[in-house]
Amino acid sequence: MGYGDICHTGLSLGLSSCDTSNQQKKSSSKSDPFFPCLTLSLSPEVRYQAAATKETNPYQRQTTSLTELSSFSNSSVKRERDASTGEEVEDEEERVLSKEISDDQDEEGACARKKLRLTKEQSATLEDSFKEHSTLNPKQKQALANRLNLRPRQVEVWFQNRRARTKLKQTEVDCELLKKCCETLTDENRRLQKELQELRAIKLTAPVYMQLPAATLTMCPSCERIAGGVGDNSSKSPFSINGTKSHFYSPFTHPSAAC
DNA sequence: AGTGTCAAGGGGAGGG
DNA sequence: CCCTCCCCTTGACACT
Repeated sequence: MGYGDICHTGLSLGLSSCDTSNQQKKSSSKSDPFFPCLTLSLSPEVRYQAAATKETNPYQRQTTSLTELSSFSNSSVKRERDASTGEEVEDEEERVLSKEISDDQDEEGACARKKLRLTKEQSATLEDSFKEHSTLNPKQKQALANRLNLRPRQVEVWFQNRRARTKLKQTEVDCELLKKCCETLTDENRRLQKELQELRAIKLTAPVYMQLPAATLTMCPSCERIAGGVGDNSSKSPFSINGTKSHFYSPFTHPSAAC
């Protein structure tokens, strides 16, 4: 695998002035709005590919079965209660009850905020729906809410949170790719530094070559693009080191070390 | 007690 | 102006 293969991840890394609306509104007390910040994102085509190849997406792997699904959203609740009682039906009823209590409180404007846990079936249905489309139009939302005995607002919130989780996962994946790319570049840099040292050593131990005109140093044996002064045959180059690919050429005519 | 997860609150941005 | 989205945050709960 070549350097280009590893590093062609489609990631784009850039500087911005943190002028996005949300960053500005929320971070005004935390950071200077003019302070530059790094933005990390996939290029559009890579995002499309990621969407098209769902098997490679950690989120999608997470949602390939009901079992995995439950572990995604409310497995901890189920695990605990299954272990203690083994009564899943009771568990479901209890959770539905808690939902209804929550609904009642909402309607009455009660201030106590009870934790609502969606049932396994509700989560599964929502996940299925999310797989089909990550956003809902009002009709779909209402239908889903009716089907799951939830309020449309709850369905909406679930989708919002779900999108946020997906985005977080994607960011983690992007981060890993960037780390790998960075490691590759570091290795490449190390290799080139080593090669440079070797060439400098050769230069010192073979002073006769230093007498050659500078033009003789502009040939790149690996790509054989250019020949100057002495000859075009790279195999005869005095700078070839045991057949290794040396890039002994002017950086001004060949700025890229990888040719 | 500390931590992670998740439903929900709140507020700004943008589109119709 | 309303609706929806995104982002950040909060609070409840489960787990270690």
